[in-house]
Amino acid sequence: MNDFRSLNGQLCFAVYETAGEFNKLYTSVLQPFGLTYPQYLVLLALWEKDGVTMKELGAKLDLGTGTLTPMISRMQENGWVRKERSKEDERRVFIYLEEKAHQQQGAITKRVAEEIELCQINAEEYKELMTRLNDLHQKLKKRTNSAGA
Amino acid sequence: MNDFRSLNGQLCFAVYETAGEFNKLYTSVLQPFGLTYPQYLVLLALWEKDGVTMKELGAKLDLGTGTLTPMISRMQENGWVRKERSKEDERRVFIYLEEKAHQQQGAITKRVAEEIELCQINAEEYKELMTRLNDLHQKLKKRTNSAGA
DNA sequence: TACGATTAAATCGTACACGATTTAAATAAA
DNA sequence: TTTATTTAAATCGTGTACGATTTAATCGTA
Repeated sequence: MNDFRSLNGQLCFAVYETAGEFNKLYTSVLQPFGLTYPQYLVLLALWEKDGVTMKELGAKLDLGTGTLTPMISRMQENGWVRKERSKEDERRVFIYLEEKAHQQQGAITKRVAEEIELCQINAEEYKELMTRLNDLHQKLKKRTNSAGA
Repeated sequence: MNDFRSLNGQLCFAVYETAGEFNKLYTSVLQPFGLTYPQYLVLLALWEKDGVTMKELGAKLDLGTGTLTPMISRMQENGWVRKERSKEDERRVFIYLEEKAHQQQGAITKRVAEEIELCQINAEEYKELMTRLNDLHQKLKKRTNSAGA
């Protein structure tokens, strides 16, 4: 029991620190492109599916408008994306990638991959960790949702 | 190779999201105590070893003074900790737990444990995930350090 | 048609988080 | 001893992140 409580502290700390470490690593790689880590995650999402609403994007990244709205505005100012209010439903705003985002996709992806490869994580390790992370993520999310109801 | 790059995106995303999920879960539990998640991590560190300098605390939590100074100030205002400038070396500031932090340790720890137990994570899963997270954390950190030199 | 409820974004206030700079104290060197 | 260097915190500017509120548009129903 006490053992279990001690583990709690260690796990939340491990996740917290690893997230911070990822943040620093990606920040150093992305800085030359004039991108932050969360902004890069937005690009990842849009490269996969372009032209989505704020709501969809927020759902994908698990971010509210309080975070997303100012972030997308900055990305628009920097020429990465474009906002377009829907004609059919003027409440909705679609986000589209700008040319710059398409042109630099290769270079950005390449630099990130190079940097990650320096860490010498093999694919097996990768997949195993991700499976367990997603598993934990699901359990945490399920609890959060049912508690909020 | 492309497989590998795709994994990169997925892993950094999984870590990002899991950290966010932890944040939300802990926030909901800690709110009634008037604590934030990072503030709780500070208490965890101080419950383990009280009376440390800002520098030591920053090293333990991997946080700079730009984050720590205002955070500790808030915790002082809320009666969790006390700052004391060292007599021997006036550059250093020691942080001590206040009575409130000692008194509420049990209640806080109990509530957190209760909430985590709802997630139904067994001890094996826990340890396995943590081992892998720490492993990744080390690799990321090593790279960051050597690159910074 | 009108009007209350719902929905999508934007806005606001608070709290991290980081790198860069500044301030002040201690230490080392000249 | 005076000065240069180093060190510990604090401060500053920018950018997330979140919950709560606000604004504006759409929808449902009488």
